[in-house]
Amino acid sequence: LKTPLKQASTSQLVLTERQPDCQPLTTPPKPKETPPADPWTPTSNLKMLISAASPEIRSREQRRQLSDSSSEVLQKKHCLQEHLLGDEYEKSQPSRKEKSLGLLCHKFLARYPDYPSPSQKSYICLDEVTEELHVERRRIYDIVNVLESLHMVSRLARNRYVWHGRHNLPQTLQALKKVGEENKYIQQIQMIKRREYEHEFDPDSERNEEMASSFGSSEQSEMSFVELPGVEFRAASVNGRKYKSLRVMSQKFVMLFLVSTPQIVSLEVAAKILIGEDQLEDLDKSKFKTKIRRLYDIANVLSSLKLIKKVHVTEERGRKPAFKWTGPEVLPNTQDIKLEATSTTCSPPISESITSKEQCSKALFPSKGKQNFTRHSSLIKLVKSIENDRRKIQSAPTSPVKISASTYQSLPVFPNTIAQFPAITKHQLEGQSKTAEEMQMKCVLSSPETVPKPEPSQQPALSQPLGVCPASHSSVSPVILPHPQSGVSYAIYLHPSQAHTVTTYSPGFMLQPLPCANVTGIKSNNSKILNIITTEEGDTQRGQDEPTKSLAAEERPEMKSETSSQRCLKRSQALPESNLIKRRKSDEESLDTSLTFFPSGYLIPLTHCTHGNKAECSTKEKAGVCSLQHTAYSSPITGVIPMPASELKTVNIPAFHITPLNIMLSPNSIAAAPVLSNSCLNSSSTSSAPNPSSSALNFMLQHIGLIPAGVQVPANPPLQHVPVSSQSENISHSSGSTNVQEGKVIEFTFYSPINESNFVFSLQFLQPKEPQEPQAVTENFFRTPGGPNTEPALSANSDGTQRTSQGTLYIPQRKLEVSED
DNA sequence: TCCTCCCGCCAAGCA
DNA sequence: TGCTTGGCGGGAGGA
Repeated sequence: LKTPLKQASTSQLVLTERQPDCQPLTTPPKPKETPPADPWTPTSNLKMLISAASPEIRSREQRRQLSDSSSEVLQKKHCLQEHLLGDEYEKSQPSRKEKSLGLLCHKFLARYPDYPSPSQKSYICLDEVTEELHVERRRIYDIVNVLESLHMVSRLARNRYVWHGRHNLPQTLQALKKVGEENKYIQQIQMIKRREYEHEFDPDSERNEEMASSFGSSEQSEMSFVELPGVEFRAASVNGRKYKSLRVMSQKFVMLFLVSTPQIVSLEVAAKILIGEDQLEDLDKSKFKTKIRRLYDIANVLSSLKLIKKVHVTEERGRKPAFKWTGPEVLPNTQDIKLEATSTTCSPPISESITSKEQCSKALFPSKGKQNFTRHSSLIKLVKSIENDRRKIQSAPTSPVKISASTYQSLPVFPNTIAQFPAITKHQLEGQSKTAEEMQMKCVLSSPETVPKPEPSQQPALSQPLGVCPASHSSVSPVILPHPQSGVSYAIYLHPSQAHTVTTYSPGFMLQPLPCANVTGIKSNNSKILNIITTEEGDTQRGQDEPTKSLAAEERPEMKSETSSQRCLKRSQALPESNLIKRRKSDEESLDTSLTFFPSGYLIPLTHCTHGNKAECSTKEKAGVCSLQHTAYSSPITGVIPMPASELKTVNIPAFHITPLNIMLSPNSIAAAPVLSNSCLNSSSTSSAPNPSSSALNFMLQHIGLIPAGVQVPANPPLQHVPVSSQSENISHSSGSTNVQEGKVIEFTFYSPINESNFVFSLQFLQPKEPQEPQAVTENFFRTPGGPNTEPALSANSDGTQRTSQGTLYIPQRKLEVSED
């Protein structure tokens, strides 16, 4: 039954149509003594927004409201109810969507600037807001509480808040991430998933104690609100309720996103974690439901803030609501760890801190991980090896080779590839039979800027997005501008059917490096668990947010910055899904034809191994992945890697661009992970390499700008130390394998004049069939001596990642579908 | 049928 | 004591 309040709110249109006998009805008056009415229609919503934005209109409205007597209004209401039939009256009510918290939050946010000037503090008076937005006070509290959790507002006094906007957001997110890591939410998530799974097969499983102990560490966090220095927290209720508040829940919810990889959190898991450990055993259904309700409330606000986005994750047990983090990537604070990179900082606010190797490896190989995970002996060796390497690298002098300024000057601007994108993706999706050269031609044709301009007079457009920039005079002279904001490079593993990658220029929108190799993987002694939630979508779908309906919200700078990439990705997503599915089917028929599922990408941080054992790495490597040596402190990968999926499975590209160019990977395509990149290769470094398709290689190299268009790097016969400039940069390669199909690495060494150090760029070709048998993989790497029901001796890392004996994280395919709403 | 989440009761706590 | 704040869960709209 509707409340009187709801009955009072009626569409103006309906009023005029249905009440010929009543007084002329214009805008229904809203006297002060009556409760505020809900918005009626989208038109009135818009009107309200305008009203909120314009004090003049607002005051006019208020004057008009005051002039109307309350008796008149009551009469009209009565009249309305008399004249409207029940159904019609129902229809006249605003739909739930029009009253949603998300929409309300949009309106609320539209009132205040994202980045208010520090000199002009915006104050929020709840009374004003409730009146102007025609909403119950209660709803505003919901919004304000979530905003408070992000320190976007803070309570000043009764009824009064201060608007901080997004100024504090970077620090807040960073703090939340840190706390989230400390609370070991990753482990909790893994545990919950595992528990779910085990319950499915063994309801009497005795994992409960383990579970409880796992949650024990988060007990304290249950009672804390993460505060920022300088942002005073004055909750109305200082104790008790404060800790149950939506604020804390909201923070924890955000933490879950920030610590997990991919950054998708299902409501169910979030609710369980938020309920806390002590409730898990007798998980009250009503409590669970309540939590879910609150999460929806929080999620609505976070969605309005464009921090998360709703998705659905399809598992074996059905479709589950989940949310994906679409906010800024948060890098761990690195105050404690200094990078020796000579990089300069050029980063968006959120990325000011640089990912540290230590943190990266700490996350990869936590020294005090949960007891629930047992490290396999091979991993222990690996950890030691890595640590040794790190020591060596940190003490090793670097000897960068200088590059002439002219090389700089001839750096062409990385093309805006938006125009190329449809052609590329379409091509890749539809015509796998077509060659890479053809695709390249398309790119070149559609984007003339891709052709390097050799004029020495051309100035480096450093302020512009620069990709990997070929030098002018040399046939192959890739010079990579450093992007020093992070210390990681990426391994991007393309699934055979997922090579429809795209790129776009989108300032400010970046695929940020993950702070550590957080690959969501699920340790299991049963391969079936591999089908449990995971998502490879991750960052690749960022920017797909549906355009906000709020005009005011559209004006937010961050959203502007996303638009091009959004468009880009939308186009990619607009491609017939059936194509994907068809290909997937052919790829994975052997797995399970009853389900449509997308494989996870392969998120493989490449650990550094020494020169000496690199070949060893190659030969030893079993999963078609080899750990590599890297020198770079790199940035998010950028550029396009539109290779034929059948040929290239893995690309490991340390990227050093200042450019905000993104690698925009279509859904399901890849995952990215940072590389522990410490070593400093000399320019003669080589690595085993297969004999890949030169077309694919050249296309890729050209497309990402490593070599100028038209220049071909010979790949058959095997690449030979291709000089990359007149200086000592080169692309080095050695053929070490006779088996082209085996996953091997082509490694290129570049000198970055800005970083004054060498970088390695490597391509890795994976065995096509290898990752397609999750069961086999699981058995292979995680078989336990004690049989299927025992704890695997080789376990996941704390973050759920799994490792092969070669230090390569390997994430088996999982059945998965992540769909956007 | 289940997901989503609006709605408002009512208690805690503050002024 | 009245008001503010916000936890909470019923139940309805929507998919």
